[in-house]
Amino acid sequence: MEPIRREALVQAIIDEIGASGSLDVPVSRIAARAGMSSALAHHYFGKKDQMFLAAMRHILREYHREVCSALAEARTPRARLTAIIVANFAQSCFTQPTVNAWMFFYAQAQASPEAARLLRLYQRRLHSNLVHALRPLTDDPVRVAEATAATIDGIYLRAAFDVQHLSTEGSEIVLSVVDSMLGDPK
Amino acid sequence: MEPIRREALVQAIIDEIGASGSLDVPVSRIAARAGMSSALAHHYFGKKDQMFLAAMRHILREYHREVCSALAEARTPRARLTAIIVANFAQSCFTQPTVNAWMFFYAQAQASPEAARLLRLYQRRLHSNLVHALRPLTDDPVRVAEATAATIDGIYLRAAFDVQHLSTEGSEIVLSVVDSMLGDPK
DNA sequence: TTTTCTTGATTGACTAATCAATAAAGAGAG
DNA sequence: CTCTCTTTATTGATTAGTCAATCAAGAAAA
Repeated sequence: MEPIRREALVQAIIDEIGASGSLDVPVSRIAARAGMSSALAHHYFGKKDQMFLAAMRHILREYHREVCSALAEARTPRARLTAIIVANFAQSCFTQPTVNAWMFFYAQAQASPEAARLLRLYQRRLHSNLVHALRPLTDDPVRVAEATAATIDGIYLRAAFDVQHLSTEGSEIVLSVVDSMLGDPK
Repeated sequence: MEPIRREALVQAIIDEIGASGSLDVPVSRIAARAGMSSALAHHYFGKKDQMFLAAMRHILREYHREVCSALAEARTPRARLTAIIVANFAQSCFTQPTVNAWMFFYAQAQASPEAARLLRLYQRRLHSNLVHALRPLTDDPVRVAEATAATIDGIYLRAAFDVQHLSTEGSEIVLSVVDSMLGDPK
């Protein structure tokens, strides 16, 4: 029973953040969306912030799966690079509730050490994936990786607000930036 | 008296966000930091969210001044470009409390139309400044401007968490990315 | 019968916002 | 200059509402 309840609650909190656009959602409303009482939610998660952290872990796990499966099929360094970037803009990472949760995650990571730890985990993974893919492609992979990671996050951030305003798909913009950095003018 | 109190409160809310790392700061604590009662804070600002919006307007105004004064001295398109980017990483835009406030601003902008309006204002200004500077430098200024803006926000975002981890100054990274896009390999 | 689930009800704490009341500061009128 | 009168500034106390977290007790399952 426990795993079912936990998963339902995790999904409910993500949906609720998406629906209300805020983190200040009463536990009772989250629990109601998941079809249970607030007491039961507390029973399984203890403090409320654990619920949000569980939701972020879920989002990060999904993201990680997306990257891994994309990388598994990539044979060349260039293909790996493309795979990482495209995965960052995959459908599953780009739903309204997920993007909302990310914004609150950034805010939360400033006060909650646990959230900060999770965020650094994401950042380190992205960085190391990029460096690995870039090593055969440039003589300063760290620098290019940093710039690429920043561009990914920045595009994600902007897409979070005016999704249609970007003239191009997010991944295409990032890819063309990276191409420029690799001296391969578009 | 009113303008003095307002300014003190705006500064206090920014400092308090920086100190506590959270937006859930009681009005009473903000007021105390500004040396007055919570009732007085409400007297001048009405609802609490107006206080935060005033603080963001203050931060945005400061940022705008920074950009304008940098642009005023720039004579060439290239100098304008550099000025915009460097201004985004100016000391005054980069204090711990200011960066914290930005993170909450992003989160807030998802639920508060007023905050969203402010955020779009910032984004539009940055975009138009960049396009103007880039027009003589490339044949697709809009695309390059979008990528540049995203990279600025992305670097800012990352610097918000591990300030020392970046191998280089934020503005230098952005500049080298832009140089690449303009076909001027570093 | 013991363990796992489940909840209604309660507690306890916190806080935004308001209000009534006090102090201070000007602003003319004599 | 001094005495009202009005406006502005200021706060302590109160209100009213919210909500996280707990608990005791009941239902289900093993």
